[in-house]
Amino acid sequence: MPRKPAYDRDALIAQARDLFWRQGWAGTSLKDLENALKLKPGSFYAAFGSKDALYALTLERYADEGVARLEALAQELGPLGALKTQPRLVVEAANAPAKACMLAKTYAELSAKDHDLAQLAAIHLSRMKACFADLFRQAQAQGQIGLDHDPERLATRYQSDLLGLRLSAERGDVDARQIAADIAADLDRL
Amino acid sequence: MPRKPAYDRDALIAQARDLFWRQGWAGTSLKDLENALKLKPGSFYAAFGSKDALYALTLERYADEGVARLEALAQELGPLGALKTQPRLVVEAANAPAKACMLAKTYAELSAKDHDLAQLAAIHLSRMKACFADLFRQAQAQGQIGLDHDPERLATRYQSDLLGLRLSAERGDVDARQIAADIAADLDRL
DNA sequence: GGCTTTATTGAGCGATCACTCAAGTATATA
DNA sequence: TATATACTTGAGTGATCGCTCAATAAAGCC
Repeated sequence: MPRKPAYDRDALIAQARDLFWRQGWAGTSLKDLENALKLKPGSFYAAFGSKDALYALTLERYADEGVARLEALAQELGPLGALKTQPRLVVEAANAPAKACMLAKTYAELSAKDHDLAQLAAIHLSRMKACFADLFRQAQAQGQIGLDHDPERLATRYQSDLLGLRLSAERGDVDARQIAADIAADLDRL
Repeated sequence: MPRKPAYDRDALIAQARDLFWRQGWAGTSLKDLENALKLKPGSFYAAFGSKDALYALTLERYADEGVARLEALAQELGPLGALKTQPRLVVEAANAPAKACMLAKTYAELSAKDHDLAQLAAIHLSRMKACFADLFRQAQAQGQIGLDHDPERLATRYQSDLLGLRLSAERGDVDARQIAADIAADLDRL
């Protein structure tokens, strides 16, 4: 009896993610979303409930894809290889909406007001950090990294470096590829 | 003949900087500013012209004080000592409105829309980077760092590390002091 | 085709945004 | 004390914010 929606929900979430990623939470109005997603207000709210609910979906999508990409990279290059390659890939990603990490941008924008979305971003950041720690642990188990290092600490530092790199990569007067190379080189000295 | 303002302009700029620093540009409304600065709209606009004009003043103030603090630290501890101490000081600053760098937050929030304030923040970030490069050059001249390093590249990486550190320091589940110690330790290996 | 169910539409809601301005008040000079 | 010159006040501006909802259109099942 029912009628199917005319839109591809997954594609809309991806489009919304790109908008939010580039422009931030406050910087993206419903008018922006309606124009980009080609949805009138009524359809928008029927589909997603609210701006914040859609934003949460895009955060989820962003984090999931990030983890999946890193794990695929580790399958191909091994744990240390993935960690060493990731910084360069992030900087060279040409068709990404932005260089900076969407989770970090969200947290930076909204944490001061204790917004729910800031907490959600923090959760996903922790997930990513745990993912890094796993890779460092695997690298240790495979003898690629000395056992005298704490994987959690390495992961914390690595994530911090990556956040700085990705923020720097947004700037025009910074050679982010140099930074990426230096971060990768640091991993060789472990 | 005239009448003196009842407020201390410098103090108001510092208060506004703290608000903007914590809450960001879009996150700080004029009502917020009026409440914090105890100024009615009329007085506010007579004093500062616009929200953006005041924001620009606070960026200037933030950057100037940052440079001054670092140069004072270099006087006391020497160039390399200042660079090694700065990360710890930033993390331990207890009464700062936020850990993250105000320039970086501003740039991240507003660069996607080509806002004038994003460009201004970028200019000040470059000033800071040049300041770091100077200190690395001095450290080289004093023999504290090998001559085989490019001071500009060291400064770029150092600033990136610092931005990542300061962003990470906002999070509850990250031990930023560990990161700060690791960054300082890296400088010893140059 | 008739009926039910859902999607789409877009005018418009109250709230808040940055900001203005005319009226009132206080102060330094004459 | 009188006057000129600011500063202070706060109601109110149009624009935009996220969002609602009644009306209309379209699709699946009988």
